Amino acid sequence: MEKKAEKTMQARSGGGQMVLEANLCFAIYGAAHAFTRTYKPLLEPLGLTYPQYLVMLCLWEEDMQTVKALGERLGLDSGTLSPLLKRMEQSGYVRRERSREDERQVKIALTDEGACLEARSANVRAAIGAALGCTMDEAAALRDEVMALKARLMQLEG
Amino acid sequence: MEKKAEKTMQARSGGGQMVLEANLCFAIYGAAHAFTRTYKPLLEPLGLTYPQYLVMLCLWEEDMQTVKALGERLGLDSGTLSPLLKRMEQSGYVRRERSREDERQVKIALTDEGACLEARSANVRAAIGAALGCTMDEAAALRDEVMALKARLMQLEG
DNA sequence: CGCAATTCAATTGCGCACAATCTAGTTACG
DNA sequence: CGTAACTAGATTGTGCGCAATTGAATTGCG
Repeated sequence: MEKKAEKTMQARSGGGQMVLEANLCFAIYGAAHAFTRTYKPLLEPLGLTYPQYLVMLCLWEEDMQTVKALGERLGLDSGTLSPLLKRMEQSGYVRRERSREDERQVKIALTDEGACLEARSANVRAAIGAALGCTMDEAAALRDEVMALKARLMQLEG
Repeated sequence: MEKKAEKTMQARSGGGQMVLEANLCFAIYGAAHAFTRTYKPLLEPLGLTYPQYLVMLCLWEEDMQTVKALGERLGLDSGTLSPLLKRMEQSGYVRRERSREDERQVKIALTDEGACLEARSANVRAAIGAALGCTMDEAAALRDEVMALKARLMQLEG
């Protein structure tokens, strides 16, 4: 039952635990949470959560998208988006209207208030840029590496 | 009302949308989800979710840790860990026993079944290693970059 | 045309993640 | 000693994230 005396010593050599921190996944998992914690106080005055802000970025870029289009862009399914969009409708930032050509799809449209929010969100991008603590080129390089990793992971799913 | 004709064209130049994909945060957010989706089918036969697997990694490295110690290591608070550990107790992988020296703390201990799981999880690490699609050195380098980014983000929180 | 297969969105159920609050136990200070 | 400050963990409430199911609309095929 004294199975871990030497194992723990080895694991801790170098000033910290190894097993967990050795994992790239744990690093990304932690960085993702750190990002949302950084965004939270910036988005709170706008009445948005981070996933809701992602939806707004999509809509500011191109208004009137279907739920499916948003889901494909963001990597989210209707189980996530339906209630999220309903909350955004409650907040008054989007409208949800069933498409005339195809009654199955629901188009998400910005309200005037939602469109105005784009200007008010300028400081968010600035603050995040500053929080990154690196140049835009460095951030872009890291982003490309992470995106390539994600592509490799998704390649062997469905 | 035709406010986005040229904007959309510009945004799409280069073969894809820009606003969203330009963000490092969105890349990490997506990669984190891709990781958990990769882990899911590997951990399902073991009866673990990814956060539960992280707890097991902690405990395999050092048994009998307090909830607080696990939380600091994993970056999770008691609001997340309490119900998670209760589910792991239901699964039969850990026991929760109040400390004798300090009745406030609860020590989490592996059951025999939980300890045995370590051997059965060998294929998980192998499969993830293969799914990464890069060498261990490359993965370690990316991990260090992501950890450094996380450290910079956390630096200007509390 | 008529029925099966497909597609889109919504719903249900479960498991994180976290803020806020609560309880119990411990420590510190007068 | 006794009370105030602090700490550990649990609980409550909100919001994702996703699998599975449902229901309505559309498409495709005989």
